[in-house]
Amino acid sequence: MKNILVIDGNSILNRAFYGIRALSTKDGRPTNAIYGLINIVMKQVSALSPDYAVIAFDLHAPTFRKQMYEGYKAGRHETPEELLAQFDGAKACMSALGLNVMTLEGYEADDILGTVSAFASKDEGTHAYILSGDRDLLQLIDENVTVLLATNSETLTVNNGEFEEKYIISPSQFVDLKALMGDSSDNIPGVSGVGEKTAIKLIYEFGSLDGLYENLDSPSISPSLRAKLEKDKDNAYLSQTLARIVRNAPIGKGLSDLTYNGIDNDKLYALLEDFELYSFIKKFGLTEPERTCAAAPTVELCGEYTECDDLISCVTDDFSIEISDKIYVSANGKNYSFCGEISAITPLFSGDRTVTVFDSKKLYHTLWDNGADVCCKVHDVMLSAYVLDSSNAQKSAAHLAKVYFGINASESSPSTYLLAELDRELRSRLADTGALSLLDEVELPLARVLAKTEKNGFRIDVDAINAFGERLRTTVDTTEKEIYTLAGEEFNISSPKQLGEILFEKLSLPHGKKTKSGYSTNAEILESLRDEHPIINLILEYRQLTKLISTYVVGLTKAVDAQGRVHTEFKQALTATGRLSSAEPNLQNIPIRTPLGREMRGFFIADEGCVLVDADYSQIELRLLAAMSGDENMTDAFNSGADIHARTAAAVFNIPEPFVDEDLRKRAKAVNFGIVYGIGAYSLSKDLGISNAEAKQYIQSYFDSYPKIDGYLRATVEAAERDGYTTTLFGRRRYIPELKAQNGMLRSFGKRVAMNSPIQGSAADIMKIAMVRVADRLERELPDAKLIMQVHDELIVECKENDADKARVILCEEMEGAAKLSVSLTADVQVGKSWLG
DNA sequence: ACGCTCACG
DNA sequence: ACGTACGTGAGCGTC
Repeated sequence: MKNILVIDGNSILNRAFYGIRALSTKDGRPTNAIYGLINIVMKQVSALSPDYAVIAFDLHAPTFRKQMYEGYKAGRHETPEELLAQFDGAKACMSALGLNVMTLEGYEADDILGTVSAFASKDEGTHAYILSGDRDLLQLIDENVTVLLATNSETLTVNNGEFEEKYIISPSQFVDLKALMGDSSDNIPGVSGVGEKTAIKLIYEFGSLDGLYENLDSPSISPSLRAKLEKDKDNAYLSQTLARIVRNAPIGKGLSDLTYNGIDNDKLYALLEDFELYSFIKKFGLTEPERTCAAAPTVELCGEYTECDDLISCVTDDFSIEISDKIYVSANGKNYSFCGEISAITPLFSGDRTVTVFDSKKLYHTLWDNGADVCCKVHDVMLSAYVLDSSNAQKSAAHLAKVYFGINASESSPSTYLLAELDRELRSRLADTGALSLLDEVELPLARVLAKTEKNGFRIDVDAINAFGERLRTTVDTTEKEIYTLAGEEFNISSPKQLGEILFEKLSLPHGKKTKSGYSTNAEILESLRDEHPIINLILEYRQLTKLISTYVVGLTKAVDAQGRVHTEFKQALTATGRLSSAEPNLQNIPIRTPLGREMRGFFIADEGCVLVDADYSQIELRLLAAMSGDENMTDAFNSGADIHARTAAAVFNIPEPFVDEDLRKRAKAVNFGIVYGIGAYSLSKDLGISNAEAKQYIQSYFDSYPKIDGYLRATVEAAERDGYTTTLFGRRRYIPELKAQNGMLRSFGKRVAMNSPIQGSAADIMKIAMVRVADRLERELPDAKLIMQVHDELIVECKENDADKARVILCEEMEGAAKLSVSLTADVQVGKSWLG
């Protein structure tokens, strides 16, 4: 028996559209219906393994007569813009999934379904499965035709037996039933005064519409019913015609033309990438399409690709290279694809030439892993684009080509030949913005430093972490039991939903604001409930312990290599401000703020005979604020070595500094932070637990104490509103489109970002400068010492115990000397066997 | 995939 | 009237 799957495209797409929450691509194209359609269709394809597969669509979606979704109001419905926009994409995806997409002028999708399923009705060896959400399709059911009826929650399989069980009559009588009862949603009039119950009874008794009208004088029909039937006889027969699905539409195809073709990897990959439905790529096991020149016909610059055995003799001058599955080289105006081993081309990276790449850090790793080194000059298009505009983060070369050249370079074609062009263009723009030296003297050499830092890794004491983990687990177990006892039942404490129900419904604790999906149960809310119920403390403890176990104990031990070291990956072109980010594992968020969490740092250790030298900038962001605003008061405070938070407290609260207590200092510190983040009275008041008016007072007082800061912040925001971007001291740009938003909240966000970005970004620039200089000096003066970590304002070097003092000096000098400003920079250095000290 | 929560600077 | 501190990444639950 062969299977044929016949799908009602409009019906299923509709259900998907209303059943799946709004999804869209980054550029705002809706995709939820496409997503749902693929899910529903592929579920059936896997279940049935069809030999033939068809999906039919109405040609005129906006006006289609039949309404597929129960929620629609008949006659008033218009297909929403967001759904209309998904039809073409849906059809393309269906085709790429291997289904035959069919439409027919003058006919509805139903008629195509009827016609195609008729192939099965006439052929004993074939069974058709019709997938639709529309009950009208049930009339097509027979021994060889089953309807898979998609409802809101499940897909019902309806065949002959089940239909008769439910409706008493047979599927073929369904049309006659409709002829009598009509269907308002389809504008089928029927016989007025006859509903479902009466209609079923009549069709059951007389077998058909014809049979009924031939026996109108039957005693079982009451006089009043007889009158109604006589009056609307024409309507009944018209309704019968309207309700009957065509089974011989001129589709011009036979069964053999409708073979299920299976998934077209390349087509589907491209579509899913375009619609950003990445989960399917994994689900269907798709692979990135082969990179062939033929795939990039839209790019003029594309030359002939030649296999090249002796690349070295081809490449005489500057070149660009892309190393992925294959190796692509562009040089001397020609493009080559190279099939040999990487080791064969490592000699290319030497001499006077410049090699242009996308992601140079990857190049360093690749060559080092092959026992070679990069000895020539390197240009990196990824870094150039990022320095020019930090929103170019995580973008592909093809994407940049589109942005800067308007070229539609296929994502799946080699872009080597474009790298050199992009490099020229981006460097020229960077020269205009004054950020070329940030690229050449900081980011490019930093890529090498980061590659080395990643390779070095950080040694961890796995046994000690595991012992720590065991300790935590024991505590969690008892905590968990106590929570269950206090709650009076077992539940998933890690589920905010379940926890919220226990706390705020079962235990009736006062709840704060609600989130979209329920009660807010974050630490801040729970803290405020500490005294309300003993369960609260236990839950806070549970949260802390499970966080430590899953993220740090489990997460870190999973990432450790055979030498007992973990190697983070630094993302150099990711953050909006210019900072690095650390991932897999993230070593920039190892606990420190609580005593228990802080113990984790004790497991980050130095190698035998070595120590860790840890240096961190003191208040670098506030110092930058002082320097950039030119405020003399704050500058003097820093340059005279004052305790800035105490000094701020004295000024803001108008008290002599010696009388500032811890509480006032804490408040002043919060104000200092607030200023750096782009101050808002509301947030400050919330942070300090004071009134909005008081917070305003604090801020005013602050601006009075440091008179140039207000003006600086205002000027920064104004410039950003005018130019569309902010700039760091070294020329790094962050564009802030939010400043032009209609939405006031978004605009306020834009303003805070405009105030914060130059400060955070300049601090990031300075740290990067320091890293390059520290790495440089270590290489010359302490070749055994290793830079192993950066945490935004902190650097960690691992070196021989005897070298600790030299390392201390190098770190201190290079960090403090990384920028010459009106405000001095200071770095505090500590030496120890572990990150704890 | 997304929201919530929480770890860091 | 409304509701935000700036910048990140990971794990978990939920859909």
